Amino acid sequence: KTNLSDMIGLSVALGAAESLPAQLLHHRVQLPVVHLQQPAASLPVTDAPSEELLNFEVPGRALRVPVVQAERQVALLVRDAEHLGGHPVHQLERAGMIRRAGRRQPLLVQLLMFPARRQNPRGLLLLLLLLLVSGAGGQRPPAGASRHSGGRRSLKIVRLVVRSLLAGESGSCRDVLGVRSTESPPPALLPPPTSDSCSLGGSGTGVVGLDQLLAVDADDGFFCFLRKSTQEEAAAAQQWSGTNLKPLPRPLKTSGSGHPSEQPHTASLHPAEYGRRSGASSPCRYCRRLLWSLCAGRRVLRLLHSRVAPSAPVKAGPPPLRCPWVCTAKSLAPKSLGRHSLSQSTNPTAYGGHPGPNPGVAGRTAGTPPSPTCRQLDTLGDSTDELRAPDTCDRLAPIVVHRDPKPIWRSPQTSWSPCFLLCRPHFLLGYVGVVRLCLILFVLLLVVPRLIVVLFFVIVCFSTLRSGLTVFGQISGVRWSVISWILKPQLKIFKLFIFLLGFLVLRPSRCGPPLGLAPLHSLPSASSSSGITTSRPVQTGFYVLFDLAAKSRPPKRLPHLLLGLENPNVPSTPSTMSFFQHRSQHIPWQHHLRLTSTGRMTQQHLTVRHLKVTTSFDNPPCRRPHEPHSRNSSIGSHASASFLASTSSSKRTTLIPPFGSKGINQPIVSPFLTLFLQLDVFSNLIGSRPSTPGATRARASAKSFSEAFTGFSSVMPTDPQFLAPFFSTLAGMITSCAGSRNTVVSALIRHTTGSSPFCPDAPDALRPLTSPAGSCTVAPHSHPRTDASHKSLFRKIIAHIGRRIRKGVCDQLNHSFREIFYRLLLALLSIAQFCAVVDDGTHLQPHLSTSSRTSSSTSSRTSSRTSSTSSTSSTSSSSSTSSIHTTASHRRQRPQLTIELDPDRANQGSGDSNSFNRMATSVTHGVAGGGGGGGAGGGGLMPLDPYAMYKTQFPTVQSPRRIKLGYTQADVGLALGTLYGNVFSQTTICRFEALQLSFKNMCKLKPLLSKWLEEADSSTGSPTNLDKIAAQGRKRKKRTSIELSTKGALESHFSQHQKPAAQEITQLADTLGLEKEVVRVWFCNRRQKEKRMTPPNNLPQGCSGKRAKGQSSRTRHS
DNA sequence: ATGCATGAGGA
DNA sequence: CCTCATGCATA
Repeated sequence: KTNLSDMIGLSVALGAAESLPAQLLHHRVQLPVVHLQQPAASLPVTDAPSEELLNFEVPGRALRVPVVQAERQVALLVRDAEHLGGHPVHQLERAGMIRRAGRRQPLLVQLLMFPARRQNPRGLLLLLLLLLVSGAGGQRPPAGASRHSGGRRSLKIVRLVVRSLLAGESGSCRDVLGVRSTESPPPALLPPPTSDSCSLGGSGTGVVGLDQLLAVDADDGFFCFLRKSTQEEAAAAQQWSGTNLKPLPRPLKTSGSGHPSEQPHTASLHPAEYGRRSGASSPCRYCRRLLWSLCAGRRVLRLLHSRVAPSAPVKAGPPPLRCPWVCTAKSLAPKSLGRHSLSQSTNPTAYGGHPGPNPGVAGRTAGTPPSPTCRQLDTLGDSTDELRAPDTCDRLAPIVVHRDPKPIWRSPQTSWSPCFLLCRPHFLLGYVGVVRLCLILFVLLLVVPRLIVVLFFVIVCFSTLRSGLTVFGQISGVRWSVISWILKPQLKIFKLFIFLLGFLVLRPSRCGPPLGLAPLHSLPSASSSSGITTSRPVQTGFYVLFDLAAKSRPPKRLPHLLLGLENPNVPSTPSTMSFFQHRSQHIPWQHHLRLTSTGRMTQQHLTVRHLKVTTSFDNPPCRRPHEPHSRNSSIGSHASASFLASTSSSKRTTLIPPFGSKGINQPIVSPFLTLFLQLDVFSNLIGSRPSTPGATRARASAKSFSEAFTGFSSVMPTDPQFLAPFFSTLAGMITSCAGSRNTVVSALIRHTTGSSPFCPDAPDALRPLTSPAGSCTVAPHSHPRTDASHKSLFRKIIAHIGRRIRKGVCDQLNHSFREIFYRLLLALLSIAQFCAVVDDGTHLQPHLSTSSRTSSSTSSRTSSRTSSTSSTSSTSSSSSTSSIHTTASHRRQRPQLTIELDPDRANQGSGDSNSFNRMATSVTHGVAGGGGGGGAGGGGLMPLDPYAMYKTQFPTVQSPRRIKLGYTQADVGLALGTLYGNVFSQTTICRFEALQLSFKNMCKLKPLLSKWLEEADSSTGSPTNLDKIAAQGRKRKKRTSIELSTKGALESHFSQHQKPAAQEITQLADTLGLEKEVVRVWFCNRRQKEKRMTPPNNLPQGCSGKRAKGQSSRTRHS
């Protein structure tokens, strides 16, 4: 199952060999199937290592290699690594074996890095393993291979070995490998122990190992690119394997005490044969450990040496290896060092395995002190042998120093994986290039935020073009040098052009109209300087800032509301711009969110402020009764200045620096605070806040109405003048909505924030505010509209608000000031707005009357809400004078608001008041498929057996198609936001695909997703939503991780009581040492999970069946 | 993909 | 205090 692209994703950390096995064993790589066999001949003999064959059964390929060979190769590798000394990588680099990524090196490095560390040969092994695995790609299995699949424990073995290797466990190789004679396959199945089975490339198609490996990505900046074996190489390999491995002489008679060192050597012996002769003894454990690397090792070596400089340390005569196995083999060619190297280097086709004419001097320099290398090996191994001659040892492996005439990476035969190149711009640009780009981007971002888009574009274009050409070159065989030669000038020009384009097109000063900022940008950029705004009638504003930072999904929830005075020049990020583009539309609050989040920001990045132009301060200075400093007509500019510098949310402001204005000498004051001070309504709160933590807590615990109300009123203006209209409106809302307190409050908020008279076209509506409707009284219940039936509800609402406020005060450690303030402001706004509304008498009235008229059924309520919303928005938009440019988009959006009736949802939801409520809200929120036609619903109940439904209703088509389209789950979630106004997280999409949502939820998501699918199918362009704006805001509670034992306890408890009482929870929390809330939430989640995962079978069958059928058919129809 | 968390809405 | 929908952070 391994293929190259998988491999490519796998990065090998050089130093951290320990981290590898996890990846190897669990994730991406399927390890090569290795099993040891003993040839039939030696079956009875348990310890005949010479006959052991290593079977590499890389998927699609079988390879058998004598163990001895492997050992030898590995030993060589290790030795060489040792020789390099120091950090292998640096050493190699110094030796010219690898190259660092440099800016001049478009394709970076091509050689491999050497993982062997001085003390850590494991790394080598692991890398080799990897290489071997990766070599499997795409090869057809030889015909005979399948037959030898006898030992399926292979994988297990590999794991075992790796594990034991890592554990440094002692023991012989056999133990490690778990080879037992009894476990070897029946003789009949064994390949003949002839030369064929020993050949490197089992099927003769080439050498297994690196030949398919393209690249290994190393974490520390070195990259190893290996290429496919060229034909000549393959041929050479073939030849080598044929000539050198073929005739393996039978083991000579040995004086045979069993230790290799004691064995006589014949000159004619091939090193590989050594093992046979020394059959009685077991090889050094160290050698054994590395046996898998045979092929790969060979290749690696070869590649290494092909790059090595003539003066490379290899030639310096490495110290002898102590391991008899290796050393003896060495000793076969003891003195021929110079000669060998010479001959080999001149003969590129010789792969170094062949000993050539062997001097035949056996085991020479006994008694020589072990070289460091040997010592090291010895520490690992169990060899008790005496040392070999040092110089012989290093010679032992005839290493082909084969210099490639040209860099490998330029070879036309090199095949780069396109995806590899495409996914890694730094491979194309080089690290330096990437860093430079980043720097530029950063700087530019600081200066001209808008340029981020351009920069991204540049990067993408650039790297894509380049990689595309590269790939093209690889495919077409054109050399990179040619391409780059062609490309060089153009690239520069191209780059320049792009940048110029970016500057020209998106130059800040020109930014206005296309981005929908026109009206605001007409303001002088220096508006922060005093006086200008006042002289200029228009858009300076009183903005209500909705800070969504702390909320992941503002729409449905109570938005964080901030009051600030915003400098129109400030908004320069795409998000804010997009907001402004729509700010004048009188669409529901949710809609704003949607627009803002369209494709620009991910859900968690909805943090950007949502600014709403509420009123202009121009001609008649705003004189809000509750604002004693009404003289402060310059409030707009004033506060805006401070807002710019506001650091209450710190980072964000840096992202959105005031454009044009230097913003240096502006006071660094929280805008909220500024406002706060200006509207000294809050002074009350400020004074009380720090001093009353205990009191607030106490108050919080009390839930009586009176307390709540005091809490409420403590932060509300006490002037009856304001309270009255507010309450009256509230009462109106209550009357019309007949919902619970939450509903009402939400509706209130929505109404306040969404389709409010605070729109540019409705400044008049606000003015009545100044003329107090003096006669109103404070008592909410005294209002005519508040009849007895609603009194309690009303009370609850007040309590609710009060509680929220108080909670804000209490949690002030977590919730910053602004949360409190926003709540206050919310209330204030409500007052103001509702004052206006009531006084105006025209705005809200229709809505109320309609609602009350039709308040009998939920469905009608829904529709009425919708219609009123749309009417509101349409009126406002038509009357709005300043938002001409937005009208078009407005119209475009509208349909999504009101249409998209989904029969499915209507049916399903009509029986469920809860879902209806949600539908109502969602309609208001502009969710597509909002089910506005709920009235049409036939009263179908929720299907009763979700799982019966799941399969039929939600075939898992989603994910494959999505994947085919190249979208990630997160992409989908985002796209949904773009298309339908509902952003979803990757989590949700994932759960949807896994059918892990509740049925209702599935029903809700399904139309959206399927619709998206269609859309995505038709349109090919992949969205590039690259805007990431750092989220910030209130901090989430740090996730508690519950220990396994604790979890077990909870689980057992859960099996008994799914719903433990509060006391039980407390108790449990105490015993387990957890917070009570944690336990509670755990149970909640557990129940939720239970519900998701276990289909409720206890429901009446007939019913469920019928329902299910009806539902499904309807759905299908839809 | 999933464990813990949040917040709206409900009882 | 619960359920439900949903998300962040992390496995």
